[in-house]
Amino acid sequence: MNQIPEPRLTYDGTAADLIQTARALFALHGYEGTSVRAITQRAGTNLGAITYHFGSKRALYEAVVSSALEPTRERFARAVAAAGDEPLDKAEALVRTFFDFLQENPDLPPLMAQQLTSPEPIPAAALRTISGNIGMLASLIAEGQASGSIRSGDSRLMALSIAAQPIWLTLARRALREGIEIDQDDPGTRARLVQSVVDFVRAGLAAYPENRE
Amino acid sequence: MNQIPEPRLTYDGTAADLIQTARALFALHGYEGTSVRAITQRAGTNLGAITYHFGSKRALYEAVVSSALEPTRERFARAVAAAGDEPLDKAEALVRTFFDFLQENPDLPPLMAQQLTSPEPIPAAALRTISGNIGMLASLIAEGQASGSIRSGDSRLMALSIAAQPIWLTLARRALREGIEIDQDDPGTRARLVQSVVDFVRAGLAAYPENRE
DNA sequence: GGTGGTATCATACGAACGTATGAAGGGAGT
DNA sequence: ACTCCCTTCATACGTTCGTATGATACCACC
Repeated sequence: MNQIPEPRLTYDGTAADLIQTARALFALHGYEGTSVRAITQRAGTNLGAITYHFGSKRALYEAVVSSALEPTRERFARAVAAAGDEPLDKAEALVRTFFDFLQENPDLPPLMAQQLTSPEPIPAAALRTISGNIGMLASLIAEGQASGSIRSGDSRLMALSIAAQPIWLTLARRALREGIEIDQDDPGTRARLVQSVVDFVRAGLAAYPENRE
Repeated sequence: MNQIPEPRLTYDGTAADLIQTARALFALHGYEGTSVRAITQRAGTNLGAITYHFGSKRALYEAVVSSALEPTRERFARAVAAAGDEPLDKAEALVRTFFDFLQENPDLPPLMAQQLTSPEPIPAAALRTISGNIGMLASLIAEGQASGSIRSGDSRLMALSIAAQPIWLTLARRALREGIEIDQDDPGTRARLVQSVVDFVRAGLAAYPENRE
Protein backbone atom coordinates (compact mmCIF):
# COMPACT_ATOMS: atom_id res chain seq x y z
CA MET A 1 0.00 0.00 0.00
CA ASN A 2 2.51 2.60 -1.09
CA GLN A 3 4.69 1.87 1.90
CA ILE A 4 7.55 4.32 2.27
CA PRO A 5 10.63 2.20 2.77
CA GLU A 6 11.97 2.64 6.27
CA PRO A 7 15.78 2.93 6.32
CA ARG A 8 17.63 0.30 8.25
CA LEU A 9 19.14 1.25 11.58
CA THR A 10 22.20 -0.98 11.55
CA TYR A 11 24.87 -1.08 8.89
CA ASP A 12 28.11 -2.88 8.21
CA GLY A 13 31.17 -2.55 6.06
CA THR A 14 31.52 0.58 3.99
CA ALA A 15 28.01 1.75 4.82
CA ALA A 16 28.84 1.66 8.53
CA ASP A 17 32.07 3.55 7.96
CA LEU A 18 30.17 6.20 6.05
CA ILE A 19 27.54 6.53 8.78
CA GLN A 20 30.16 6.89 11.47
CA THR A 21 32.29 9.39 9.59
CA ALA A 22 29.30 11.36 8.38
CA ARG A 23 27.89 11.57 11.88
CA ALA A 24 31.04 13.18 13.20
CA LEU A 25 31.30 15.61 10.31
CA PHE A 26 27.61 16.54 10.23
CA ALA A 27 27.76 17.22 13.97
CA LEU A 28 30.77 19.44 13.55
CA HIS A 29 29.99 21.34 10.38
CA GLY A 30 26.30 20.80 9.73
CA TYR A 31 24.64 19.22 6.75
CA GLU A 32 25.45 21.87 4.17
CA GLY A 33 28.88 22.42 5.63
CA THR A 34 29.86 18.81 5.10
CA SER A 35 30.70 17.74 1.57
CA VAL A 36 30.28 14.30 0.10
CA ARG A 37 33.94 14.48 -0.76
CA ALA A 38 34.96 15.16 2.84
CA ILE A 39 32.93 12.22 4.12
CA THR A 40 34.11 9.69 1.57
CA GLN A 41 37.73 10.74 1.87
CA ARG A 42 37.75 10.55 5.67
CA ALA A 43 35.99 7.20 5.51
CA GLY A 44 38.63 5.96 3.09
CA THR A 45 36.12 5.15 0.38
CA ASN A 46 35.39 6.28 -3.12
CA LEU A 47 33.50 9.43 -3.98
CA GLY A 48 30.61 7.38 -5.35
CA ALA A 49 30.13 5.30 -2.20
CA ILE A 50 27.41 7.50 -0.70
CA THR A 51 25.34 7.48 -3.87
CA TYR A 52 25.76 3.72 -4.13
CA HIS A 53 24.95 2.79 -0.53
CA PHE A 54 22.39 5.41 0.36
CA GLY A 55 21.23 6.94 -2.91
CA SER A 56 21.98 10.52 -1.91
CA LYS A 57 23.63 12.70 0.69
CA ARG A 58 20.25 13.52 2.21
CA ALA A 59 19.38 9.84 2.66
CA LEU A 60 22.70 9.29 4.39
CA TYR A 61 21.92 12.16 6.72
CA GLU A 62 18.58 10.71 7.70
CA ALA A 63 20.18 7.35 8.36
CA VAL A 64 22.72 9.10 10.57
CA VAL A 65 20.11 10.90 12.63
CA SER A 66 17.84 7.89 13.07
CA SER A 67 20.62 5.49 13.98
CA ALA A 68 22.22 7.96 16.40
CA LEU A 69 19.05 8.35 18.43
CA GLU A 70 17.96 4.73 18.50
CA PRO A 71 20.34 3.36 21.19
CA THR A 72 18.85 5.72 23.79
CA ARG A 73 15.71 3.59 24.02
CA GLU A 74 17.33 0.50 25.42
CA ARG A 75 19.81 2.46 27.49
CA PHE A 76 17.12 4.47 29.26
CA ALA A 77 14.93 1.43 29.77
CA ARG A 78 17.78 -0.41 31.46
CA ALA A 79 18.63 2.57 33.66
CA VAL A 80 15.07 2.90 34.90
CA ALA A 81 14.80 -0.82 35.52
CA ALA A 82 18.04 -0.84 37.50
CA ALA A 83 16.90 1.99 39.77
CA GLY A 84 14.71 1.27 42.76
CA ASP A 85 10.93 1.51 42.94
CA GLU A 86 10.79 5.12 43.98
CA PRO A 87 9.93 7.29 40.95
CA LEU A 88 12.21 10.10 42.11
CA ASP A 89 15.12 7.68 42.08
CA LYS A 90 14.16 6.49 38.62
CA ALA A 91 14.07 10.08 37.42
CA GLU A 92 17.51 10.68 38.89
CA ALA A 93 18.83 7.55 37.16
CA LEU A 94 17.37 8.79 33.90
CA VAL A 95 19.05 12.18 34.24
CA ARG A 96 22.42 10.63 35.05
CA THR A 97 22.12 8.12 32.24
CA PHE A 98 21.21 10.86 29.81
CA PHE A 99 24.28 12.86 30.81
CA ASP A 100 26.45 9.77 30.48
CA PHE A 101 25.02 8.91 27.10
CA LEU A 102 25.61 12.42 25.81
CA GLN A 103 29.14 12.33 27.19
CA GLU A 104 29.78 9.12 25.25
CA ASN A 105 28.00 10.46 22.17
CA PRO A 106 29.01 14.10 21.93
CA ASP A 107 27.79 14.16 18.34
CA LEU A 108 24.23 13.78 19.46
CA PRO A 109 23.35 17.26 20.79
CA PRO A 110 24.70 19.05 17.71
CA LEU A 111 22.90 16.60 15.45
CA MET A 112 19.62 17.06 17.28
CA ALA A 113 19.98 20.81 17.43
CA GLN A 114 20.69 21.02 13.73
CA GLN A 115 17.76 18.79 12.90
CA LEU A 116 15.43 20.85 15.08
CA THR A 117 16.70 24.02 13.49
CA SER A 118 16.33 22.95 9.90
CA PRO A 119 13.01 23.09 8.08
CA GLU A 120 13.64 19.56 6.81
CA PRO A 121 11.21 16.99 8.17
CA ILE A 122 12.40 15.01 11.18
CA PRO A 123 12.94 11.36 10.21
CA ALA A 124 10.01 9.29 11.43
CA ALA A 125 12.25 6.83 13.26
CA ALA A 126 13.89 9.66 15.19
CA LEU A 127 10.52 11.13 16.09
CA ARG A 128 9.38 7.77 17.40
CA THR A 129 12.46 7.40 19.57
CA ILE A 130 12.09 10.86 21.04
CA SER A 131 8.42 10.54 21.84
CA GLY A 132 9.04 7.09 23.29
CA ASN A 133 11.67 8.46 25.64
CA ILE A 134 9.58 11.41 26.72
CA GLY A 135 6.67 9.05 27.23
CA MET A 136 8.76 6.83 29.47
CA LEU A 137 9.78 9.77 31.62
CA ALA A 138 6.26 11.13 31.73
CA SER A 139 4.71 7.86 32.85
CA LEU A 140 7.35 7.54 35.50
CA ILE A 141 6.33 10.96 36.77
CA ALA A 142 2.67 10.03 36.64
CA GLU A 143 3.47 6.98 38.70
CA GLY A 144 5.10 9.17 41.34
CA GLN A 145 2.08 11.45 41.34
CA ALA A 146 -0.18 8.49 41.93
CA SER A 147 1.95 7.28 44.82
CA GLY A 148 2.24 10.77 46.27
CA SER A 149 5.97 11.34 46.02
CA ILE A 150 5.80 13.75 43.09
CA ARG A 151 3.87 17.00 43.06
CA SER A 152 0.95 17.50 40.71
CA GLY A 153 1.29 18.99 37.25
CA ASP A 154 1.25 17.92 33.59
CA SER A 155 3.62 14.95 33.58
CA ARG A 156 4.63 15.36 29.94
CA LEU A 157 5.52 19.01 30.39
CA MET A 158 7.49 18.19 33.51
CA ALA A 159 9.33 15.55 31.51
CA LEU A 160 10.30 18.20 28.97
CA SER A 161 11.68 20.48 31.67
CA ILE A 162 13.88 17.61 32.77
CA ALA A 163 15.06 16.49 29.35
CA ALA A 164 15.98 20.02 28.32
CA GLN A 165 18.69 20.32 30.93
CA PRO A 166 21.18 17.58 30.07
CA ILE A 167 20.90 18.17 26.38
CA TRP A 168 21.21 21.92 26.44
CA LEU A 169 24.01 21.96 29.00
CA THR A 170 25.92 19.44 26.90
CA LEU A 171 25.28 21.42 23.75
CA ALA A 172 26.49 24.60 25.37
CA ARG A 173 29.64 22.91 26.65
CA ARG A 174 32.01 25.13 24.72
CA ALA A 175 30.16 28.35 25.53
CA LEU A 176 30.16 27.47 29.21
CA ARG A 177 33.88 26.87 29.14
CA GLU A 178 34.70 30.03 27.21
CA GLY A 179 32.05 32.30 28.68
CA ILE A 180 31.69 31.42 32.34
CA GLU A 181 34.59 29.11 33.06
CA ILE A 182 32.64 25.94 33.61
CA ASP A 183 34.74 23.24 32.02
CA GLN A 184 32.95 19.94 31.65
CA ASP A 185 36.16 18.31 30.49
CA ASP A 186 37.26 18.49 34.09
CA PRO A 187 35.69 15.44 35.79
CA GLY A 188 35.11 17.22 39.08
CA THR A 189 33.39 20.16 37.47
CA ARG A 190 31.30 17.85 35.39
CA ALA A 191 30.27 15.79 38.41
CA ARG A 192 29.19 18.94 40.21
CA LEU A 193 27.16 20.04 37.22
CA VAL A 194 25.41 16.68 36.93
CA GLN A 195 24.74 16.65 40.66
CA SER A 196 23.34 20.16 40.46
CA VAL A 197 20.92 19.15 37.72
CA VAL A 198 19.92 16.05 39.68
CA ASP A 199 19.24 18.19 42.73
CA PHE A 200 17.27 20.66 40.66
CA VAL A 201 15.18 17.93 39.09
CA ARG A 202 14.48 16.18 42.38
CA ALA A 203 13.51 19.48 43.95
CA GLY A 204 11.43 20.39 40.94
CA LEU A 205 9.49 17.14 41.10
CA ALA A 206 9.20 16.29 44.77
CA ALA A 207 5.84 16.65 46.51
CA TYR A 208 7.64 17.32 49.77
CA PRO A 209 11.12 18.73 50.23
CA GLU A 210 13.69 16.02 50.67
CA ASN A 211 16.67 17.20 52.68
CA ARG A 212 16.98 20.94 52.23
CA GLU A 213 18.71 23.25 54.58
CA MET B 1 47.84 48.23 20.88
CA ASN B 2 46.76 45.82 18.14
CA GLN B 3 43.11 46.32 19.08
CA ILE B 4 40.79 43.98 17.23
CA PRO B 5 38.01 46.15 15.84
CA GLU B 6 34.75 45.34 17.56
CA PRO B 7 31.83 45.23 15.11
CA ARG B 8 29.07 47.71 15.69
CA LEU B 9 25.79 46.44 17.12
CA THR B 10 23.41 48.80 15.38
CA TYR B 11 23.08 49.37 11.67
CA ASP B 12 20.97 51.38 9.28
CA GLY B 13 20.04 51.46 5.66
CA THR B 14 21.21 48.62 3.48
CA ALA B 15 23.41 47.18 6.21
CA ALA B 16 20.40 46.87 8.51
CA ASP B 17 18.36 45.23 5.78
CA LEU B 18 21.13 42.73 5.23
CA ILE B 19 21.41 41.95 8.95
CA GLN B 20 17.69 41.40 9.26
CA THR B 21 17.37 39.24 6.17
CA ALA B 22 20.51 37.29 6.93
CA ARG B 23 19.35 36.61 10.45
CA ALA B 24 16.14 34.98 9.23
CA LEU B 25 17.91 32.93 6.59
CA PHE B 26 20.82 31.85 8.78
CA ALA B 27 18.35 30.71 11.43
CA LEU B 28 16.38 28.71 8.91
CA HIS B 29 19.10 27.17 6.77
CA GLY B 30 22.31 27.61 8.72
CA TYR B 31 25.42 29.46 7.73
CA GLU B 32 26.59 27.19 4.94
CA GLY B 33 23.03 26.62 3.78
CA THR B 34 22.46 30.31 3.19
CA SER B 35 24.06 31.86 0.12
CA VAL B 36 25.17 35.42 -0.33
CA ARG B 37 22.91 35.51 -3.34
CA ALA B 38 19.86 34.43 -1.33
CA ILE B 39 20.49 37.11 1.28
CA THR B 40 21.11 39.97 -1.11
CA GLN B 41 18.18 39.07 -3.34
CA ARG B 42 15.73 38.81 -0.44
CA ALA B 43 17.06 42.07 0.96
CA GLY B 44 16.52 43.71 -2.40
CA THR B 45 20.14 44.72 -2.75
CA ASN B 46 22.98 43.97 -5.06
CA LEU B 47 25.13 40.86 -4.88
CA GLY B 48 28.12 42.92 -3.86
CA ALA B 49 26.40 44.59 -0.92
CA ILE B 50 27.63 42.12 1.72
CA THR B 51 31.24 42.44 0.63
CA TYR B 52 30.91 46.18 0.61
CA HIS B 53 29.20 46.67 3.96
CA PHE B 54 30.70 43.84 5.98
CA GLY B 55 33.73 42.66 4.08
CA SER B 56 32.69 39.03 3.94
CA LYS B 57 29.85 36.62 4.58
CA ARG B 58 31.49 35.46 7.80
CA ALA B 59 31.72 39.01 9.15
CA LEU B 60 28.04 39.50 8.39
CA TYR B 61 27.25 36.34 10.31
CA GLU B 62 29.11 37.51 13.38
CA ALA B 63 27.34 40.83 13.25
CA VAL B 64 24.04 38.95 13.08
CA VAL B 65 24.79 36.78 16.12
CA SER B 66 26.10 39.61 18.26
CA SER B 67 23.28 42.00 17.46
CA ALA B 68 20.62 39.34 17.96
CA LEU B 69 21.72 38.55 21.48
CA GLU B 70 22.34 42.08 22.67
CA PRO B 71 18.74 43.21 23.36
CA THR B 72 18.29 40.50 25.98
CA ARG B 73 20.45 42.42 28.44
CA GLU B 74 18.18 45.39 28.83
CA ARG B 75 15.02 43.30 28.54
CA PHE B 76 16.02 41.00 31.37
CA ALA B 77 17.23 43.82 33.54
CA ARG B 78 13.89 45.58 33.19
CA ALA B 79 11.96 42.40 33.95
CA VAL B 80 13.89 41.77 37.15
CA ALA B 81 13.52 45.37 38.23
CA ALA B 82 9.77 45.30 37.64
CA ALA B 83 9.30 42.16 39.76
CA GLY B 84 9.02 42.43 43.53
CA ASP B 85 11.78 42.01 46.06
CA GLU B 86 11.37 38.26 46.48
CA PRO B 87 14.09 36.45 44.48
CA LEU B 88 11.72 33.63 43.55
CA ASP B 89 9.41 36.17 41.95
CA LYS B 90 12.32 37.71 40.10
CA ALA B 91 13.32 34.30 38.83
CA GLU B 92 9.79 33.69 37.64
CA ALA B 93 9.76 37.04 35.87
CA LEU B 94 13.02 36.13 34.19
CA VAL B 95 11.67 32.83 32.94
CA ARG B 96 8.51 34.42 31.59
CA THR B 97 10.45 37.22 29.96
CA PHE B 98 12.84 34.75 28.37
CA PHE B 99 9.92 32.80 26.90
CA ASP B 100 8.37 36.00 25.63
CA PHE B 101 11.58 37.21 24.11
CA LEU B 102 12.12 33.91 22.33
CA GLN B 103 8.55 33.99 21.10
CA GLU B 104 9.17 37.44 19.64
CA ASN B 105 12.56 36.42 18.29
CA PRO B 106 12.10 32.90 17.00
CA ASP B 107 15.36 33.22 15.08
CA LEU B 108 17.33 33.27 18.27
CA PRO B 109 17.29 29.65 19.42
CA PRO B 110 18.33 28.29 16.01
CA LEU B 111 21.05 30.92 15.76
CA MET B 112 22.39 30.10 19.20
CA ALA B 113 22.19 26.38 18.61
CA GLN B 114 24.06 26.68 15.35
CA GLN B 115 26.71 28.83 16.90
CA LEU B 116 27.15 26.39 19.75
CA THR B 117 27.46 23.45 17.37
CA SER B 118 29.92 25.03 15.03
CA PRO B 119 33.63 24.95 15.76
CA GLU B 120 33.81 28.63 14.84
CA PRO B 121 34.68 30.89 17.77
CA ILE B 122 31.75 32.54 19.50
CA PRO B 123 31.81 36.29 18.86
CA ALA B 124 33.17 38.06 21.92
CA ALA B 125 30.17 40.39 22.16
CA ALA B 126 27.81 37.41 22.21
CA LEU B 127 29.84 35.69 24.89
CA ARG B 128 29.74 38.80 27.01
CA THR B 129 25.96 39.07 26.72
CA ILE B 130 25.44 35.43 27.65
CA SER B 131 27.71 35.49 30.65
CA GLY B 132 26.15 38.75 31.77
CA ASN B 133 22.69 37.23 31.71
CA ILE B 134 23.72 34.06 33.48
CA GLY B 135 25.50 36.20 36.05
CA MET B 136 22.37 38.25 36.66
CA LEU B 137 20.32 35.13 37.25
CA ALA B 138 23.01 33.60 39.44
CA SER B 139 23.33 36.62 41.69
CA LEU B 140 19.58 36.75 42.03
CA ILE B 141 19.67 33.15 43.22
CA ALA B 142 22.51 33.91 45.60
CA GLU B 143 20.43 36.74 46.99
CA GLY B 144 17.59 34.32 47.68
CA GLN B 145 19.98 31.92 49.34
CA ALA B 146 21.21 34.68 51.60
CA SER B 147 17.67 35.64 52.55
CA GLY B 148 16.66 32.01 53.05
CA SER B 149 14.00 31.64 50.38
CA ILE B 150 16.14 29.60 47.98
CA ARG B 151 17.76 26.29 48.81
CA SER B 152 21.54 25.94 48.86
CA GLY B 153 23.58 24.91 45.84
CA ASP B 154 25.91 26.41 43.25
CA SER B 155 24.00 29.47 42.06
CA ARG B 156 25.59 29.54 38.64
CA LEU B 157 24.78 25.90 37.95
CA MET B 158 21.22 26.44 39.13
CA ALA B 159 20.99 29.38 36.75
CA LEU B 160 22.01 27.10 33.90
CA SER B 161 19.31 24.58 34.76
CA ILE B 162 16.79 27.38 34.53
CA ALA B 163 18.05 28.97 31.32
CA ALA B 164 18.17 25.64 29.51
CA GLN B 165 14.44 25.14 29.69
CA PRO B 166 12.97 28.09 27.78
CA ILE B 167 15.60 27.93 25.09
CA TRP B 168 15.49 24.21 24.48
CA LEU B 169 11.71 24.00 24.60
CA THR B 170 11.49 26.83 22.09
CA LEU B 171 14.10 25.23 19.88
CA ALA B 172 12.26 21.92 19.95
CA ARG B 173 8.97 23.57 19.08
CA ARG B 174 8.50 21.70 15.84
CA ALA B 175 9.53 18.35 17.26
CA LEU B 176 7.11 18.78 20.14
CA ARG B 177 4.29 19.53 17.76
CA GLU B 178 5.04 16.68 15.39
CA GLY B 179 6.24 14.14 17.94
CA ILE B 180 4.12 14.55 21.03
CA GLU B 181 1.32 16.87 19.98
CA ILE B 182 2.32 19.86 22.05
CA ASP B 183 1.61 22.83 19.82
CA GLN B 184 3.07 26.08 21.09
CA ASP B 185 1.31 27.96 18.34
CA ASP B 186 -1.84 27.40 20.33
CA PRO B 187 -1.88 30.14 22.97
CA GLY B 188 -3.50 27.96 25.64
CA THR B 189 -1.01 25.17 25.16
CA ARG B 190 1.83 27.62 25.25
CA ALA B 191 0.59 29.25 28.42
CA ARG B 192 0.37 25.86 30.10
CA LEU B 193 3.91 25.04 29.01
CA VAL B 194 5.29 28.32 30.33
CA GLN B 195 3.39 27.87 33.58
CA SER B 196 4.74 24.34 33.91
CA VAL B 197 8.30 25.58 33.53
CA VAL B 198 7.68 28.37 36.01
CA ASP B 199 6.31 25.84 38.50
CA PHE B 200 9.26 23.56 37.92
CA VAL B 201 11.74 26.36 38.41
CA ARG B 202 10.09 27.66 41.57
CA ALA B 203 9.94 24.17 42.98
CA GLY B 204 13.52 23.52 41.94
CA LEU B 205 14.75 26.65 43.70
CA ALA B 206 12.56 27.03 46.74
CA ALA B 207 14.02 26.31 50.16
CA TYR B 208 10.58 25.34 51.42
CA PRO B 209 7.68 24.06 49.36
CA GLU B 210 5.34 26.81 48.35
CA ASN B 211 1.81 25.53 47.82
CA ARG B 212 2.02 21.92 46.79
CA GLU B 213 -0.75 19.40 47.11
C1' DG C 1 28.28 73.60 -11.16
C1' DG C 2 31.70 70.93 -10.94
C1' DT C 3 34.01 67.60 -7.66
C1' DG C 4 34.98 63.94 -4.32
C1' DG C 5 33.47 60.28 -1.69
C1' DT C 6 29.97 56.86 -0.64
C1' DA C 7 26.99 53.48 -2.34
C1' DT C 8 25.08 50.46 -5.82
C1' DC C 9 25.31 48.08 -9.87
C1' DA C 10 26.33 44.21 -13.64
C1' DT C 11 29.47 40.96 -14.55
C1' DA C 12 33.47 37.74 -14.32
C1' DC C 13 36.44 34.15 -12.14
C1' DG C 14 38.04 30.04 -10.18
C1' DA C 15 36.80 26.72 -6.91
C1' DA C 16 33.84 23.40 -4.86
C1' DC C 17 29.56 21.24 -4.89
C1' DG C 18 26.18 16.73 -5.58
C1' DT C 19 25.36 13.40 -8.75
C1' DA C 20 25.71 10.40 -13.05
C1' DT C 21 28.19 7.16 -15.77
C1' DG C 22 30.59 3.26 -17.19
C1' DA C 23 34.56 0.47 -16.48
C1' DA C 24 37.21 -2.54 -13.31
C1' DG C 25 37.49 -5.80 -9.27
C1' DG C 26 36.27 -9.99 -6.72
C1' DG C 27 34.17 -13.86 -4.48
C1' DA C 28 30.24 -17.43 -4.46
C1' DG C 29 27.62 -20.80 -6.94
C1' DT C 30 27.21 -23.80 -10.77
C1' DA D 1 36.27 -22.22 -15.63
C1' DC D 2 32.78 -19.21 -16.20
C1' DT D 3 29.04 -16.37 -15.03
C1' DC D 4 26.63 -13.28 -11.99
C1' DC D 5 26.11 -9.71 -8.90
C1' DC D 6 27.64 -6.78 -5.51
C1' DT D 7 30.95 -3.33 -4.74
C1' DT D 8 34.52 -0.04 -5.77
C1' DC D 9 36.71 2.98 -8.71
C1' DA D 10 38.12 7.21 -11.85
C1' DT D 11 36.21 10.66 -14.17
C1' DA D 12 32.94 13.98 -16.21
C1' DC D 13 28.86 17.27 -16.07
C1' DG D 14 26.37 21.15 -14.99
C1' DT D 15 25.37 24.13 -11.13
C1' DT D 16 26.21 27.14 -7.49
C1' DC D 17 29.29 29.07 -4.44
C1' DG D 18 32.02 33.55 -2.29
C1' DT D 19 34.55 37.17 -3.79
C1' DA D 20 36.85 40.62 -6.98
C1' DT D 21 36.53 44.20 -10.31
C1' DG D 22 35.46 48.31 -12.54
C1' DA D 23 31.74 51.18 -14.16
C1' DT D 24 27.84 54.02 -12.85
C1' DA D 25 24.72 56.68 -9.83
C1' DC D 26 23.80 59.67 -6.14
C1' DC D 27 24.50 63.69 -3.32
C1' DA D 28 26.45 66.98 -0.07
C1' DC D 29 29.67 70.77 -0.22
C1' DC D 30 33.01 74.33 -1.73
